[in-house]
Amino acid sequence: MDKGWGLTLDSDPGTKFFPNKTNSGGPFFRLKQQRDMFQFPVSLAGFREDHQGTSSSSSPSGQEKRPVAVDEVDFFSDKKTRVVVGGDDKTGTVSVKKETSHGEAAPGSDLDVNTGLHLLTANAGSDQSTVDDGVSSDMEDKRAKNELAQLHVELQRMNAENQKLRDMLSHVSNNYSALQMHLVTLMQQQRNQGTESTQEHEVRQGKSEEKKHDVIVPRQFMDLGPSGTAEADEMSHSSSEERTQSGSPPSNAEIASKNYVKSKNEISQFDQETSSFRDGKRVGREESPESEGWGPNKAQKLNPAKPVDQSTEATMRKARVSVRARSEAPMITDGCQWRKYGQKMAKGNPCPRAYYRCTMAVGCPVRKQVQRCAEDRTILITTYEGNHNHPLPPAAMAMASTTAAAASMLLSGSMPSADGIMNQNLLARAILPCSSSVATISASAPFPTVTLDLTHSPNPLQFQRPPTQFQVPFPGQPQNFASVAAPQLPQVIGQALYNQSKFSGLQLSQDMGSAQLGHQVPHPQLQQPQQPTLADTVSAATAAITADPSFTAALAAAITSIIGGGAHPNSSSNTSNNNNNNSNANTTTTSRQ
DNA sequence: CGCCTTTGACCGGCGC
DNA sequence: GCGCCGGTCAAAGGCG
Repeated sequence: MDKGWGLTLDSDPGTKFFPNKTNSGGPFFRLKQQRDMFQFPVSLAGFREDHQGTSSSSSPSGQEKRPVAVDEVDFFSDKKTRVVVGGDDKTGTVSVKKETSHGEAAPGSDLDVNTGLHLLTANAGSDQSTVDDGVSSDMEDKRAKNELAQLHVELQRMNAENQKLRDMLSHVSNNYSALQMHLVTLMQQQRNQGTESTQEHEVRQGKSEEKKHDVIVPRQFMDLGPSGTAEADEMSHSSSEERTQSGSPPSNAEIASKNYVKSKNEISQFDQETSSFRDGKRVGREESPESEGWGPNKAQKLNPAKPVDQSTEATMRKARVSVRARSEAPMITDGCQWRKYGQKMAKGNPCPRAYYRCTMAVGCPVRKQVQRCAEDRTILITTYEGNHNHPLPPAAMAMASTTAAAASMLLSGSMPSADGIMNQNLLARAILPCSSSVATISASAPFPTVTLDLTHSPNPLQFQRPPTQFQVPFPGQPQNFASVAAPQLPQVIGQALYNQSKFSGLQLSQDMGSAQLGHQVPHPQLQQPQQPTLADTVSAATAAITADPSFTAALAAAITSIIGGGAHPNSSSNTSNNNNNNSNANTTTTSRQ
């Protein structure tokens, strides 16, 4: 489909994808944005149905034709113009028309986008042939050819229009980035005003130190934790590397993004300096990774110098991100190297639970549990815990950033302040009213857990968990943590889910529109760094998918990457503070801390 | 030989 | 205090 986002879905389950190689034989998700494009193969185990409306009929998976879901996609944050996408199952044509904010069709804005499925000819021909029954096959052929020619013309016109939309989107995204940067500056100023003078001094000190770190420490992966700064920074770095290969020049958005990342770093450093919290997250800046994390747990307990860090680290460690994905493989490949260190029979599940730890670096605290769902054993539940303390390959970046972001989101609500409660509420409020039951925040488990459910379509009626578990703020989290991270992560997830919705060609909740119109606020601290450029998106998503034959897991990774791809259709006005609810996932929140 | 998986033992938290 | 349970450790064995 070539909506404004230029997302083309082809499917061919089981196709392998290798980086820097062209796999012409395999089906890819083809994401076109502006002038960039990346593609990756997927297996449509859990999403097949979702893509039917927009994916190619040439899919070998034998998808049945069905009416294309009519989506309403708000591409533009200013709400003055929106693009309504409709579908025709027979023609394979997606009609796109721009509307004004009053719902009136913009003059001369109607257009049709040919999906390239060329379904019209076959279907119409067959239908008519059954009716006419050999009256004039030549006539039918001519008619079909004429229609085909017309479709080609339409296709060209639509491509041109699509390009225009992309350009507009690019422009809007750039403006959005600039606004985000401005907002960050304002927020930082506001925050500085609210802190004590000593803290301000520390802030300045931290800024200079941060700059030093930027020079001294070249890589810091997975420090998304409360800030996501380092990751963004890293993504920026990696994107540069990728770009070097691709040879594409940095876009304006990318430059803005980098600038933003810089300011983001400053804010992050602010947090670090205003409290000693998060040392556990700054592993990349520590000389000895072994002193951090889990294995290092014991060593950490023996370290009396970081009482706050211990509790924080413990909390961080307990935060979990669970990914539910359909996969026949015993374990989804997420780009990291894992070593199995245990297996237990968990209560209530006949399937054993396997315990893995990351072996990409000595002392890496990241662990994951893999277990099949008791109800549906085709569903693989992978629960991640902890943050990597080492550089990650591109293949692992996406998934790692996903889990880190989700974990941070969880922890962002882990403080007793009013902000924390508000953030929890906002988080849930942002997600619950939306349609896709993809993300669940639950602490009914021993640890607060974010569940990314990639096993079913975002059906508005589907709720993974009853809302009765909703909302209990987690205690014991530093204020500044939430003040920065809390606004970010819900949006990250929300963005991810929102993009996933587009990704799957699924309907978008109308609540999204309301969120865009009023409640949603950009949270540049995280979002901005995550929109490094499309090249970054491409590299991360491609890498993740490269390493992940399971589509669902790859999708999760890609979603995260796409979040920052500079395309924020629902990123809109900077009208308020700390109201971040542009998510479209179902969220329930409980706590047992 | 190194790395990995397997698997029983062990530990700590929690509820009764 | 005891048992249950989740999680981890570490010895043993397998594999390349």
